[in-house]
Amino acid sequence: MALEHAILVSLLEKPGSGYELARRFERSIGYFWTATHQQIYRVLKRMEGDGWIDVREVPQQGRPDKKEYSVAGPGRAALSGWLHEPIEPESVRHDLAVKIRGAAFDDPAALIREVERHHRAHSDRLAHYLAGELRDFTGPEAPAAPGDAGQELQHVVLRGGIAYERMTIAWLDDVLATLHRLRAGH
Amino acid sequence: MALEHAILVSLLEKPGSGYELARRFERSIGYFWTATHQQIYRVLKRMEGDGWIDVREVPQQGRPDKKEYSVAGPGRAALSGWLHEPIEPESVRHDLAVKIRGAAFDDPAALIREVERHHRAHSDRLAHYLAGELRDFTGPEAPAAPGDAGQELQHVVLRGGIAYERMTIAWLDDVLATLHRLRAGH
DNA sequence: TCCTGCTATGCAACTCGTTTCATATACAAG
DNA sequence: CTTGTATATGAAACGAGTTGCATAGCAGGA
Repeated sequence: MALEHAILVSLLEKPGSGYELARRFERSIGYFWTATHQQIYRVLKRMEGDGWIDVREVPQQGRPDKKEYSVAGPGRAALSGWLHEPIEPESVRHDLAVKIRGAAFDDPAALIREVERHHRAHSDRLAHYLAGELRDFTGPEAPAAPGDAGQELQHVVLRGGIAYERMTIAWLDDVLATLHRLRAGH
Repeated sequence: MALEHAILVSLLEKPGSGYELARRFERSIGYFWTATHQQIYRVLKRMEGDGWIDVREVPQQGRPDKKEYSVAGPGRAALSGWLHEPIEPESVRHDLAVKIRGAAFDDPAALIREVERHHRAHSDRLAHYLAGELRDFTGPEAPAAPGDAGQELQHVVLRGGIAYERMTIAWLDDVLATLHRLRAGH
């Protein structure tokens, strides 16, 4: 399980409540690791029980109070331990690839709309990444200190996301061309 | 759940036993959808109970007998139904990306070996894909009929795998350069 | 003969993750 | 003053996936 580690990283970058973490997992970190608020609250409970994180009740005005979590010593140690362990290169799950191979036994042309939908979704995500890169790293407002390890590492992860989306979009173009070719040659 | 659909596709491409499916999920299909033999046997049982697939006891010599499964009418209909349903663009889980961001709170240089390991794994997989492409699609032994939808679709999925590995390798080069730069600038 | 290894199938227990439902505060729009 | 939306937390049930264990046929080698 790496959700706890993803949460530790996020809390180290900035302490926050379960709710705030859930929002971060919809953006930023969430592009590389997904989680629902349910999972997050449950894991936060466990980590608190294990002494990995500290809680602080924060009264708020204009909205319900929250519990702000921050990483404690044992949590930092656990993260460090995990960082030094080797992990297996990820096992992928591409529904769409299964669908494409399955289309050989159905109507390939029926997939065109679906593939176009994915194409749009990935284009949107790419645009979102590029906007974030301009805002946080390469734009005029970006911090001018290039020596900050955290900045550099967040940027290289973001560049990975950008490369992934570009590759995927190019591949979906290839898929669409193939589907159209199959339809033309029926 | 798409495991049942991945199994249906694989059985349509070629009927086989649970054991054979498990092996296919270590190669071929497995590059786009992973599954252990446990899961496969369990799902096969359920699908058989639901009448999606037929079983045939196949006596073998020199090895234990096996049960060969093939897709039945209802299974084909279920697959077709799934193919026409829209699916959400996949949610990714990149342990390595989490590790890289986490390295900001530890020693970034300690990640170099890990990243190099992943680099090798992806290079191996790329070489494997390219060999498969040469064997099955672009080599002199490849079937000369380019009109076969199944062939075309398997090839475009494989091209996706190749593009993914190339992109990942290039990104890991970027990551390594970044880690070395951070170490140099201590 | 025993041990190793590959083929072949499966149960049981557990962990991880999703879905559904429930609760409460607060502000804004109608 | 009701409805909708955003913040904030959580229980309970279910489904998906992993890990460990068990069994058994058959082959080849020490």
